[in-house]
Amino acid sequence: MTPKYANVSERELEPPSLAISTVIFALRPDPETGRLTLWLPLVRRIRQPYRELWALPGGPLRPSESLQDAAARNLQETTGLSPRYLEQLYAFGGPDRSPTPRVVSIVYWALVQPDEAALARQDENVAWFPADAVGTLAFDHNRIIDYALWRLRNKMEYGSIAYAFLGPTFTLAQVREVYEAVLGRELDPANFRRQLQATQDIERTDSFLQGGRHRPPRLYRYTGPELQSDAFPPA
Amino acid sequence: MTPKYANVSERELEPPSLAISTVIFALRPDPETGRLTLWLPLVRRIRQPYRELWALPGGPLRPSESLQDAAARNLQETTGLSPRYLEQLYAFGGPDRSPTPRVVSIVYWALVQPDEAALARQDENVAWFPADAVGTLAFDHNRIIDYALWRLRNKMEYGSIAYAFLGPTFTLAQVREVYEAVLGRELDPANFRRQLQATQDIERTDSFLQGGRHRPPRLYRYTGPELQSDAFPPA
DNA sequence: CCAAAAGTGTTGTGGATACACCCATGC
DNA sequence: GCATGGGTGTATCCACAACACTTTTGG
Repeated sequence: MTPKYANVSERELEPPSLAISTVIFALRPDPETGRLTLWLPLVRRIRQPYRELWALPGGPLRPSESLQDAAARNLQETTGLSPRYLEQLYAFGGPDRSPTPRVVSIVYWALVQPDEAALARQDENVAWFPADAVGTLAFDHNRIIDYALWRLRNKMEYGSIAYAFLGPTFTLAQVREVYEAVLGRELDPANFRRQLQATQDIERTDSFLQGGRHRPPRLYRYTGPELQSDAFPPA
Repeated sequence: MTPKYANVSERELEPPSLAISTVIFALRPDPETGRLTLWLPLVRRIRQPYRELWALPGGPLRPSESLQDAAARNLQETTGLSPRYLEQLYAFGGPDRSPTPRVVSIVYWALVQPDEAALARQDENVAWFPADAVGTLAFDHNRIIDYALWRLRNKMEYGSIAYAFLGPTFTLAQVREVYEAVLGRELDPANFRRQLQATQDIERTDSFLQGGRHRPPRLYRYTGPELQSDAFPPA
């Protein structure tokens, strides 16, 4: 299907092709330290260029599918999951991103909560990596992930995306763990609690989390604006 | 050159085409009130769809030209100006943005200082409009401009983009006027001055602006990081 | 009773706002 | 002198960090 080019001048006659890629973040405990860390799934390339290297999940845009829908489909196809949060990251289009035909990639980033089924999807060609140890990837994908991490941390300090990593109810300490894992530094529990309570984004429930070997913490529920972030920012 | 389609199903077989558009902002005094306001240049469409309507300047991406270069070229071709600031805004690609063949637009936004030559370029097919009164534009361009305005105001409250609207030297009051025009509200001169001086972005010169009918204000010079904002954010 | 985490109180500090006041120029 | 904007001083408020302290559970 894809034409092959004998040389550069032929290549330059073709219009650039368009692809959608997605950086998918999830939180999982580190198997060694047990601490919560950021992970992301990558797929192994099965054709040239960069064959055998790991890369971001992605593919072409289908007719009559929006950019966002294409990103959600990437996510579904590689992890089986639905995004809890999905937002456009950047369009990468330098003429030298890829050898042979030029590709412009519109990249999205997503937050998910993986379940066992999703993690089990690991196989020869799909695997989860700690976000700070992905090795050398195909194309400019290392750079893209760095940028996505930067955006994630940035949004974290403002918005309410943290809840996209959590279930329907959670303790304040769990929210704090999410922040600590993403930002990579510890936060004062007392002050953090007050900051959260100052926002109108959460609501206390009457339940408590049992089973710890200490005082059971109260559970909260997210009640702020929709996280799904469809369409685009002006919110 | 562009193929014509007899019906929708034919259209859907074609891959989406790619275009670059640019929202160009400049500050000019309002001809009525004399107050500084935001303006932007638009071009009249000379072919279908939306023929005769005003639209953002744009066009296809050329081979071996980066996305950013294409945006700078748009700007140059429609205004004759070079950007003082240029940044990617968003990629718009809904399947219904345009009747007939689908177009994915990667949109940039720019800040410039227009000179007489640039403003003179007004003709049948290029004209400057106040940013809050552009009328009904082609495609989804009204929405795009709203988003660009939102981003501009956002960046304004942080970064040092304000200087992109100003010449090599300026008074603190001029900087304040820029902020007031963009944000649409008045700022306390005393506090604003201190905020600016607290940053390391400006440096006092030994010159004063003469000719006012009051005490001559001191001139300052921008010395902060490069504004041009090449490549992309991680800064 | 003790350990450990949940949760509350208190204090100090830096930045931002509001606003009173003085300075230097043109007329 | 007086009007006008340039420029300085200062009191107040508020968000936030630091950290001591109390509470409630499991063992």
